[in-house]
Amino acid sequence: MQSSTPAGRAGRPRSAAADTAILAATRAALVDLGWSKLTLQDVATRAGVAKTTLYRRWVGKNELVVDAVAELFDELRLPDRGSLAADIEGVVLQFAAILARPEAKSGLMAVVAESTRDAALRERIRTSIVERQKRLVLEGRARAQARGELPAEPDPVEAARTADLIFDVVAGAVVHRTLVSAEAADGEWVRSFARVLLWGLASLPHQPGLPQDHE
Amino acid sequence: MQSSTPAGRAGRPRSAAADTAILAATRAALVDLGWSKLTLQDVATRAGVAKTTLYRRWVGKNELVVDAVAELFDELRLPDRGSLAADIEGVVLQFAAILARPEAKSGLMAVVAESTRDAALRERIRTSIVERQKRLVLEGRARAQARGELPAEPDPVEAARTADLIFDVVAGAVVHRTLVSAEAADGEWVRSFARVLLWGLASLPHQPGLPQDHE
Amino acid sequence: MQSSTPAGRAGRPRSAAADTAILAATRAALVDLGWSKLTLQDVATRAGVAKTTLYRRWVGKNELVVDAVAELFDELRLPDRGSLAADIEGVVLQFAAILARPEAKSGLMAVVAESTRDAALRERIRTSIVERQKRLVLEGRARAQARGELPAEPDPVEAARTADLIFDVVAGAVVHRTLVSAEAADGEWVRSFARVLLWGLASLPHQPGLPQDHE
Amino acid sequence: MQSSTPAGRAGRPRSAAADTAILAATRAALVDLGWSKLTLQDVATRAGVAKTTLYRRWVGKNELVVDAVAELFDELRLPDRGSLAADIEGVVLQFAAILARPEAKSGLMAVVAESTRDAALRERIRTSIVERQKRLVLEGRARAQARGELPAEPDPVEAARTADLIFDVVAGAVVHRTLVSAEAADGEWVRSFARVLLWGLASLPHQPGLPQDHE
DNA sequence: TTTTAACCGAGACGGTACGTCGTGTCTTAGT
DNA sequence: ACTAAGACACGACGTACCGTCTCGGTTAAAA
Repeated sequence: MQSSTPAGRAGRPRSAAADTAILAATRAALVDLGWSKLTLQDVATRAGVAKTTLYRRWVGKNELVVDAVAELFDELRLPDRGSLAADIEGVVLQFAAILARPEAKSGLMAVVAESTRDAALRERIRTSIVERQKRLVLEGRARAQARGELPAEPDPVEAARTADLIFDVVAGAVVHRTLVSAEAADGEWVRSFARVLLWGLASLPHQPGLPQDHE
Repeated sequence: MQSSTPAGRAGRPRSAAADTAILAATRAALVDLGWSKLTLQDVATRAGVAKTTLYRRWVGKNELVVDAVAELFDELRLPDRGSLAADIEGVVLQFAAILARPEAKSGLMAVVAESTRDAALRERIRTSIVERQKRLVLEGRARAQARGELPAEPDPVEAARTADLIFDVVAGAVVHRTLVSAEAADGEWVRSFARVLLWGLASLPHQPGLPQDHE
Repeated sequence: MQSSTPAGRAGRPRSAAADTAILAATRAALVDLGWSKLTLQDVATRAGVAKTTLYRRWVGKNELVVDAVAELFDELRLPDRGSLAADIEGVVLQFAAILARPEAKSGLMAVVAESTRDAALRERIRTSIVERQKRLVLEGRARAQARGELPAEPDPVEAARTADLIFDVVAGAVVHRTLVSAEAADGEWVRSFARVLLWGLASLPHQPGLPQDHE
Repeated sequence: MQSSTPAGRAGRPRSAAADTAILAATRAALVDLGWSKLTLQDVATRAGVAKTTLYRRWVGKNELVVDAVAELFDELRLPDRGSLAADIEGVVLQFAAILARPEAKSGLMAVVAESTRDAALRERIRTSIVERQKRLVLEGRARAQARGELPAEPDPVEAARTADLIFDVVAGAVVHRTLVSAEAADGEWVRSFARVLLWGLASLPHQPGLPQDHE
């Protein structure tokens, strides 16, 4: 999380249970109140902890919420569904399911907004949330290349750039659909999105009622 | 905006100049302070206006910032650059340029985050910002269809759904690149993005050093 | 009151009815809200008049309330009850009855408090309220001297000083009883007070159950 | 004052020095600004304290000023000057000296005016200010009875009633002279007042130029 | 065992912004 | 020239939250 019994080890150690309780309380408060009405005193009370304990472990509301929201993305997995298209649809649906939860909705964009003026927060978001998600893109591409669905990348620099692009397209689309357009990224939407991602715009209008074998 | 001399015309009319000054002051404050440090008193002072005048015209900080940021998107145009690919690159670059400005960065995601718990704010964002942008997608598609680059849409419902999808992909990618990944959506990125959008993932690694004639 | 069609007489004349309505509305507002909650907008609304009209005729809340309260003391009279003792009791009872009304209670001490830092207001209170009351003291003394109950005053300076003293003792006792001690200045209290005033402290404990022929 | 570490003693204790500083700052603000211009923020700043600290200890401006003014009356004493007349003159002069101070002038009548619509405030004034003063009346009478200047009171109910009356006459006269008539209660006035109080109106005009041996 | 040092709860503290309200001025249109 | 209506600049209100601090009291590793 953030500490780890720094150097001197005398004295009473920090309660490990408190961390868990605090992060859970933060998510609960996000659900009930949303980002802007959430207060650290309220989180502390919900967690059965003093406000001081919160400040001893996190520098502020932003950092706390990043950690609380980051845990939501721990459950993201990339099970092998047999094809690149199916893998994409699977992971996008998972991502959409997480973003549909109010604690993610409320918290995620708020800390991103804050991070535009706070480099440390930006870095924390990158390591706690973004990188964790980006690994799935790399993993999915490797799997597709192993299957022969995608050609190998000769240039590693270009490969990284491409992975970043794909990540922004995938994550951005789901986030925008869910938060800005404020509509559900359901199965139908995900299938259409995966088609565009794989084959481009031209592929779109051709098979509106195409029979689907998954979901 | 929000008012317009409701019905009765008695009393001193609202100053039209104040609206302009307030929205400009809001953007200036966003640049200097960012969303979370922005105070309505500061905005009022910058605009040479009393705080009460702000509250008479906007219900709160969120609504004010939506209007202030929405004006930034007024300059979005879709000049005809001859091909769908060039049109996409052009408009995406414009969108990226706006999002690169600190007043947009600070304000946009913050109000989106707030809107997850406020239906009225969500609606305001939709009409003031989202719909304004979405029109460009419809316009670009119509132009591409006229050129023969895209087939006609037989089903209007499906056509709307598709436009929504494209909009979320385009806007989402730029927003995510700019705000979450926190990197510039520059010419190179935009070209790569447009290629994926048009022809899909498979098109990506084939022409890494393809000569480019625009930007 | 304060104006009177100054010199130029062109244009629409001021409504005389408005003055009456405003002062009555002020007293009503004093009863309902008290001094500190009273607002000029509320008074204007009660009087069916615009706030501007109020400011055109009075400089502020203090002056308005002085005038509104002053009218309450117009009803003070000094009917000849045959003896100095009876006259005193009669006028004190009248004064107590006025001070018992909530519009006087709320307003009077408030403007006095304000007047400690505002010479113009002090002067307005003196002419509108204090002098009006003090005349009764002079009148009562003259009558008592005519009856032979009090000796004539040889020195006019000393006579004025004495009248002021008596006035402060009488008015002060009733005001303090009513507002500070917050108890009613009823018949029994007034009789005891009159006895002290006429014959001094020593007269007090002797006839507690003395038969009374008036009130 | 008002608190006293209620029951549980957890948490940081309230600063005792703050109370003193706040009351002194309140009196200073009364001197500089008067009641109506006095703001709690200004008092807080003068006391080097946050506005919240004020609200934690007093419910409002009225209560704060009552406590600040009440302390002024702590210095009232009743030194034995040998005769009832001298005792009265002495204590009245002290009372007048306090009322002559601008912090008392500004604050006292204002809170009395407010108290006409606030029973809790009335009670606070009674216990903090009125009762403290009334004790001097009882003490002075007991001393005069011991000297044989006044007869003993057989009926305790009547004795209390009489003390109240004397108190209202004395305090009321000084208050009215100082605040309403807005003139100084100086030595000459006090001597005349004491004569009336002791021997009644009839005693007044007889010795206009009587030689005085005190003041 | 006894230190002993860091932990913990509670809650007061100095600050700052909030959104509301009242004041006194002004700018309209209407009488 | 007056009026009613209401917008305006200003500034105080009382509340809420922030992040810090100061207490009394606990807890576990080090001495």
